[in-house]
Amino acid sequence: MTKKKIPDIIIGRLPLYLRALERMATEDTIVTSSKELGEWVGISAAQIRKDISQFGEFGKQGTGYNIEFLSKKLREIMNIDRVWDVAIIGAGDIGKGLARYQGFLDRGFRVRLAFDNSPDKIGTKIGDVVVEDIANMVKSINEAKVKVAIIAVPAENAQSVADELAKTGVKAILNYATICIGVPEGVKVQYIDPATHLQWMTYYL
Amino acid sequence: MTKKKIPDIIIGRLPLYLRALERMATEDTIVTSSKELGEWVGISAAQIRKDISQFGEFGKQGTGYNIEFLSKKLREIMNIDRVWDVAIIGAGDIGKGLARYQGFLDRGFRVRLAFDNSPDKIGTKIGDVVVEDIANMVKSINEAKVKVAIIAVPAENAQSVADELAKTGVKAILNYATICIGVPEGVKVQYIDPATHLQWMTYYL
DNA sequence: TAGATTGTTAATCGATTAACAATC
DNA sequence: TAGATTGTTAATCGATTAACAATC
Repeated sequence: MTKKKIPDIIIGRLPLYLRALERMATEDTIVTSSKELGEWVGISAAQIRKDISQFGEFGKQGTGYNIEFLSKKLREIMNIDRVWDVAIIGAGDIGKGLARYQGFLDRGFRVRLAFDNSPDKIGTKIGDVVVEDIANMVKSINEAKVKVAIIAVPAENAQSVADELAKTGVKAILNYATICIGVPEGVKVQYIDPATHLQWMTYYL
Repeated sequence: MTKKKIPDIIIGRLPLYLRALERMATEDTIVTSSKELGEWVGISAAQIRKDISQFGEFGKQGTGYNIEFLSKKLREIMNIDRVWDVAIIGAGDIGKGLARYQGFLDRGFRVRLAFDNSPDKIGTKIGDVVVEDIANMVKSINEAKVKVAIIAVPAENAQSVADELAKTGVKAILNYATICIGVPEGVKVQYIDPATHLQWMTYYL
């Protein structure tokens, strides 16, 4: 009864499919095909069919995929048919920007907690949350049962924050610090670093 | 005399290697090995040696890699042994945050231009630049010979901004809009979307 | 029915790993 | 010299593509 292990690389493409489908839905389109979806996300039709078919038979021969139905299925698969509370660690420019970011709400995430170590910031309000002392982080995160965290502290402090997070129920970390962090088995980490992304492209200039 | 075609996936790892090396350098380390570097970035030693050897023989058997020397070579390979001017399109929360971001300066990038279509924002100063009317974008970018742009406008407007950028010398675009954009052959695009990154992980929760 | 498009298989392609001679 | 680590080759592994029967 164990779920077949799906490659990470496929999981990583599902959010792109969903994002495109949600956009299609705003344009009064009812069905789409692997070909059309492929053009939207820049991936071959064959690969899209193969990816989707890992999880079930969600299409109809001759017709394609019902956008509403496939979106629903993808949300279920990705566990975003609910809202996840998020904790943001670090209330500098990046942390503040994320706390106010409007793009989370309708994509399954809500910023619930924010922490910083600076007395200047503790107690201030950013977005809908009040910045707490980072000394309370483990306690607050555990109480709120938060499972998703965003690290937005300087690189020097990222590993120690990650170590603290390991004492909580956080199992998914989005890391904006420009350093690779070590986490316990079973905790997922994703990295965002604009300078790294830019450097990836300057090679071709 | 044509440069051997290096796979994209290898190019994408070079910035990570450089980032780790720069951090090692701050710790008074002189040399490192593929094994140690691999532990820093979470990649196997064999792969690191293979990646680096695509570009030359930068290590010494029995000793490893000189950190200063390898960093210099990587910067040359990635074309960041100089500073690239960057234009930011969209001066909302994300654009503003990026314009003020301190992490670009010492990694090869400087924000030189910013644009928005809102009269409220045009003329205001963010970071070191004054926000210009987006109507002047093509002209200003061409005059400043900027080759790198960051799109930070709503998804609805991202494609039209990309189309305008196609009329300039911009060849590298970092896209924060939550939509896949079409660009002419020869233009590179990278995507950053925090919600997509988070969704990638909730599958495993 | 005729046309279209899925789900799936087999073939291809590319990336990673393991192993080791070369050599510092 | 003995120990260590590179650069590289061959073997393995995994991902993508092409093709097509099934079927709406």
